[in-house]
Amino acid sequence: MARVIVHVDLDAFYAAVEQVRLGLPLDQPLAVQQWEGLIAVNYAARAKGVTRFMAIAEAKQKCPDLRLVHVEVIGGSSKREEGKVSLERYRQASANILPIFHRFSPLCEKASIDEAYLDLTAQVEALLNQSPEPETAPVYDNPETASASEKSEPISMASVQSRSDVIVLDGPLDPSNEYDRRLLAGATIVAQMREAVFHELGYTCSAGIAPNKLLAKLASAMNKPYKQTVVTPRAIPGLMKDFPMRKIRNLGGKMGKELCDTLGCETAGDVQKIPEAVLIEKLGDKMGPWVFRAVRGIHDEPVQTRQISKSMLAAKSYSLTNSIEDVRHWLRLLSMELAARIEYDVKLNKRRPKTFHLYYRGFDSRRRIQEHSKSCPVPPHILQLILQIHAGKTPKSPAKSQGGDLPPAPGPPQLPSVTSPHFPSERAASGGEVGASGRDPRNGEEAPFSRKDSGGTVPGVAVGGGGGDVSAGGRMGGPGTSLLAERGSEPPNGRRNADPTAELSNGTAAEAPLLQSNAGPAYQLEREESAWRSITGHIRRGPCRGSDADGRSDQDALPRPFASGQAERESLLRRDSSGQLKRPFLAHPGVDGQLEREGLAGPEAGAALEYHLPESSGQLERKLPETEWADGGQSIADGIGAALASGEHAGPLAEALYSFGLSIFEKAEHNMPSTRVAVAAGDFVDLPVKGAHSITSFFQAGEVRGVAGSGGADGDNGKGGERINEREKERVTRLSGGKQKSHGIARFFGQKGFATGHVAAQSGAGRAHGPPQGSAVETGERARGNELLGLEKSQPESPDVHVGAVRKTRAANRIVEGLEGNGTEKKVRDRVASDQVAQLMGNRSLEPEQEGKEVDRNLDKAGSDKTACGEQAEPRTSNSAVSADAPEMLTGLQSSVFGKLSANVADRLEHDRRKSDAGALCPELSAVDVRQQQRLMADFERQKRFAALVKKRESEAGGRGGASHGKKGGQKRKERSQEGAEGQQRISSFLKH
DNA sequence: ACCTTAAA
DNA sequence: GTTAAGGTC
Ligand SMILES: Nc1ncnc2c1ncn2[C@H]1C[C@H](O)[C@@H](COP(=O)(O)OP(=O)(O)OP(=O)(O)O)O1
Ligand SMILES: [Mn+2]
Repeated sequence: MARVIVHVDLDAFYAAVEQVRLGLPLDQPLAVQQWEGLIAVNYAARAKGVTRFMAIAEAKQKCPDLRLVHVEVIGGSSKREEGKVSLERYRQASANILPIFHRFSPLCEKASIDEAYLDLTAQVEALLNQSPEPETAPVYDNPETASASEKSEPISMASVQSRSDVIVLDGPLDPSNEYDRRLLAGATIVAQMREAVFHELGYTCSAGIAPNKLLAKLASAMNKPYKQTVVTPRAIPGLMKDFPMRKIRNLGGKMGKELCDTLGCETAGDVQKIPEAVLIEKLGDKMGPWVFRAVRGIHDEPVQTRQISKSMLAAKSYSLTNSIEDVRHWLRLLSMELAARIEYDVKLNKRRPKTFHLYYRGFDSRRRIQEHSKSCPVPPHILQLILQIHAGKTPKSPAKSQGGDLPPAPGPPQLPSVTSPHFPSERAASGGEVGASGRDPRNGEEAPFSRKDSGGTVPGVAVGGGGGDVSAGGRMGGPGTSLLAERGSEPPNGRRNADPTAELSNGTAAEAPLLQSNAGPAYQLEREESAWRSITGHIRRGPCRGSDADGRSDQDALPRPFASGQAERESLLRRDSSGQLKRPFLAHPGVDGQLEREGLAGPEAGAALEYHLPESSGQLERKLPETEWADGGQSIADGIGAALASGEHAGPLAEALYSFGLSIFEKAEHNMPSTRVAVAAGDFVDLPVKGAHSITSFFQAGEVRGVAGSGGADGDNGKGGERINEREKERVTRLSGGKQKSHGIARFFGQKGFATGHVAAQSGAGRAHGPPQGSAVETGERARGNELLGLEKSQPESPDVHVGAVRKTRAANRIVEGLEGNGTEKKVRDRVASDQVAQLMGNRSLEPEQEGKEVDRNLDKAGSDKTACGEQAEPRTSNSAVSADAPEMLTGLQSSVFGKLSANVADRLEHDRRKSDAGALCPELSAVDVRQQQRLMADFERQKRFAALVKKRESEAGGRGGASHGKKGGQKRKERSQEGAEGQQRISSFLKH
């Protein structure tokens, strides 16, 4: 059954958000600025020639009345050196749009901050099956909010085609044709939906309506702004023929370049001329078939149901520094932001992250840019904080809600002191100076997260010696928030500030029994604990008191979060009288284990908790506060100052995050120069809610597998279920803004079999659809290449070695990557950095990397501009043993020809194709003619020979720079001109087949 | 757990 | 500045 798929993309999204927020007319040229660059330009400004990434000056010159709006900056200053950008405003705006889409189809996948895919197949079907066939599509007004001005008039199916904002490729649609009728119905629904978005929120959007995601996406970009484009099956061949291959999703990067370079294809039509067998041979048995089909407009990827993100990250890049104070400053700000976002998410989505990540960009021992990430399970003391927040024990933000009995709505994250450089008034409103209260002065007279009046130390957080360790216990405080103190049954905390080393040994000793325990309700929990201990154990290794190896004394010691984490662990490991392990941080040992088991985060779990869990009923039955905000009533900037003023939102969560990040960074990097840090949270799982089931399974991840007729109870992975559960209803209620009777989703949920399928497991599962990515094959082959060439074997980095010491293969990769980057700007920057870094790193001369033959390749190669791009095929080793013949096993995507055959994948792709049965209604999408393939193959052979001849001539004529290198030249590859050589290499190896 | 690619 | 997802060890 051919589907009706829609891709919706907001027009000039950030610009539109600002336009609405500031109440500016649509014809006012406006651009959104992030530091020195423009990241969104509205259509009025585009008409004047202003483009994204254009320099401010140039934009102003082209369009003098251009209104520039800078994105929010948090951190108490609008200066780049002190503040960081926050995209929260656009996240919130995006979150306001999704519910509208959702009204039109619950099969709604958020694809980016301003894009979504919808599967309208079922809606269309339902519409067309009514008798008599209705003349209009459902309006799906928001039943609660739709005021007269917001109400949309029903659009009749008969009239859509004549609208100026509806474009039908190879139209008009023919109502006597089955699939055309579907498209017509789909187009009508979409027209209605776009109007709803505009009426309710003031944003315009464009859409593509097509049989699959690939084509829908392609179509949505064809006519903008505020237009929609319908792809009829008959238009597909013509559409793809001249369509730039690299604009197909997933082919915009290295893969596409490789395809382009290797096979000389510019358009999808070019690629169509290549037989599938050749594509498979060249690209592997995953990518080959995928590309083969994609260039024909064939694409089976299902629309997923994800509407909320699966991870959150806060990042800051800054100019080179090796001052730990600088890093602390950023880490602190980032932690505050992330904590605020997590807290918001806990309240709104009732889920929690299981993993924290720290990212940073530094340099390796050879001064090459080097990015690192470290992650760890969310530590128990943070889990505890989250559970407390979830249980409503943390004081809420200043109560604005007059909602009577209802608890206050979760507001958007209160970020640390927001300013907007271009709107001083806002800045004042945000209470910029308040930001200073929590500010980490670089001169160190005040510790991060500290307060002068801080009376005590929050157990479990930031304990250490000396001046840097004053933690924010007092200020976290607010009545009832001192987490552990609040719990009367809490073990005595006499040991909490004990000597870290002693704790370490204690902890280690006590660990053994726990590690031996096995299955049981608490098994998962123990695994988490155990993982956490191993992390902290490793963190704790090394100097931590007195004067350490770096000569740092206790005086300037940084907070030692993990030391206190150790204290926590110590208490965790206590046993009760019966010798059972005691876990004070969870009321019920089984609860968390149940949470972890998919689908079981239900009533049982909730009931088992000793603290009061939020009831699911009615909790969220209210409009999102952001809707007001979008009306201009409440902006994130308003009320921001409260965060730092009250200390509330810089709270324990932020502090714990900060401590985590800092300690890892510190341990890993000492005073290594860096240019970027980021903190992130991921692996979200449900928090227990009475009477509710998983939210993550429905809205965070996964495709809905059994869309039609899957009413059966095939809960093989335990997620979701065959019935809509309480949490789901709640979510739907919230998304739809309150009542939802016969409208929208509720109606379809009422239909048997629809949208009730279970959700596929995501974690650890292979990518079920879409193309594989090249990296792994590449990496694997490189490893193999190393082995074959007798190079040093790749070693996993031991966790606490200096992170600069990386595996040779990785390090070698970076060389190329650093140069490939985003273009010349980055290259130059790298090179500059390299000089400065040399200074910061002591200016010692570089050790020869291997056999004394290396030079600093950042410098070495920066000159050879163009060649740097697409350097995938260049072997990443300086080892002279690498001959010109060997490299295939080291060469990027091309190396995937060595990849193992995977019958599995082939089978699955075939299965998908059959299952989709696209040909039934769209012959254009049916399987490919075998005869034609044979003809193509023959043609291709001829072309190959011809191309070989041409190339031979060319190389004999002397390709520039590479003239002397023959295939067996035995020359050192790194010394050749890559461009000429690369081309040769690729083509010749290609032609061998 | 860490690294890579791709996208808006 | 973010997010998703794949792969290897
Ligand atoms: N490279 C980038 N850096 C930072 N933000 C970006 C970047 N690309 C896009 N964005 C943000 C700003 C955009 O408003 C938003 C949506 O992107 P996108 O849909 O590509 O453009 P757009 O919505 O501004 O215009 P269009 O009307 O062409 O869709 O994402
Ligand atoms: Mn857009």
